[in-house]
Amino acid sequence: MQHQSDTTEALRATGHRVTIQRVAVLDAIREMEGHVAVDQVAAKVREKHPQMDLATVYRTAGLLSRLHLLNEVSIGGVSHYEYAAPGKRHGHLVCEHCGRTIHASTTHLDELREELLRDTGFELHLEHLTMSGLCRDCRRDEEHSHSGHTHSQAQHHEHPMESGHSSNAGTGGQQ
Amino acid sequence: MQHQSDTTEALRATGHRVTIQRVAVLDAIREMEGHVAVDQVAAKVREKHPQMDLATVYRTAGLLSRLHLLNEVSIGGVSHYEYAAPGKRHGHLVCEHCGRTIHASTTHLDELREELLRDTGFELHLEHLTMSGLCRDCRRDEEHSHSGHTHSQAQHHEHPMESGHSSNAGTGGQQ
DNA sequence: AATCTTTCTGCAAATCTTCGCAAGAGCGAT
DNA sequence: ATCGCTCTTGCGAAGATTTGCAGAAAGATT
Repeated sequence: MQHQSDTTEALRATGHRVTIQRVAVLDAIREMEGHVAVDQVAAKVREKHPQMDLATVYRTAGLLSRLHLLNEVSIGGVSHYEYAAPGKRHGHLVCEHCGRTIHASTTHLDELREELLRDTGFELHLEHLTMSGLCRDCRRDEEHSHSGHTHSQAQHHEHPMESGHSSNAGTGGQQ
Repeated sequence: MQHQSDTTEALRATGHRVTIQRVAVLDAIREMEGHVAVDQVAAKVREKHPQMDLATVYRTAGLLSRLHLLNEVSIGGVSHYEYAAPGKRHGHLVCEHCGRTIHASTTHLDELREELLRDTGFELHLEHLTMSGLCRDCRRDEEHSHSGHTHSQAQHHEHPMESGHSSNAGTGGQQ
């Protein structure tokens, strides 16, 4: 494995310094599967570097994301990161109902990207793209509960968002 | 104008109560142009209802957005809302560089939406879709400045994000 | 109009994320 | 190995947004 050297290289090439924090954050995220929330990353990193500050993890993950070493995914308004395995680009579809995240091949997206570029001059950044909607399962559920009748109550249409296999642990807060 | 009755109706139809706060928030946003940040909405609303709480504006805008009376746009991580004029659907393209927001016709997006639905079962919610990237102007700039190297530091990419005509005022906080 | 039930709002506290600043750490030159 | 110039980090504090709770208000009923 040459991860380390990749990281080092990518940092140097962009004029950034190679620090233990940066290497550690990337390592931690690579070791964890899927999309992980920032505080999970911090916890993991602190196993080896107990004094690492949360703000540093935020800054570092943001930087690594800009360097395309990580992908950023916003799930329910909370930032998550995943290792940006080279050659495995994909868009993220987050279900508003259950919070599960689905990967979309970029085939669809590349097309969109080109159309936008041609028609509006806007260069879409696919790496940061997270789209929300309803996954297949939740769509079915919605249809059922929608079968007629004056909705009695308000907000209710939200299960406590989980069910996924995505990553989320017991951090507690979501909208 | 029948806005009021529309609002009232939409709320009632979904089992929500019609409150001055809700009507006021929608009115305020309709009176302001483009996408406005939550605290701007609050300020506007308070002209007539001084005791209105910021949390209420957040909750209300969120609700109205779920009812499709408003569109939510996240600009630089900060929530903005715009009046969802019926029949004028569009996607949002936010420039990472200058913060300007461009409207994308849904033609491109509808296509994507159908493909995703067909291939993955995921129903994309276009109303909430905000995509980031580089606008035409900033793309040009980037190309120029790329002649050099040694990016100074992490965060502060370049301009402090503004230049738009979008809405942003002097609220003070951006990411 | 008075009453009752349930939803909303205002307030304060909690979360998530960013920012300013002084101390600490890279890395190139000595 | 040391020095110096910047970039980074840690820490505290500020921003942005959400949440829990108790009192206030909406809508149904009488």
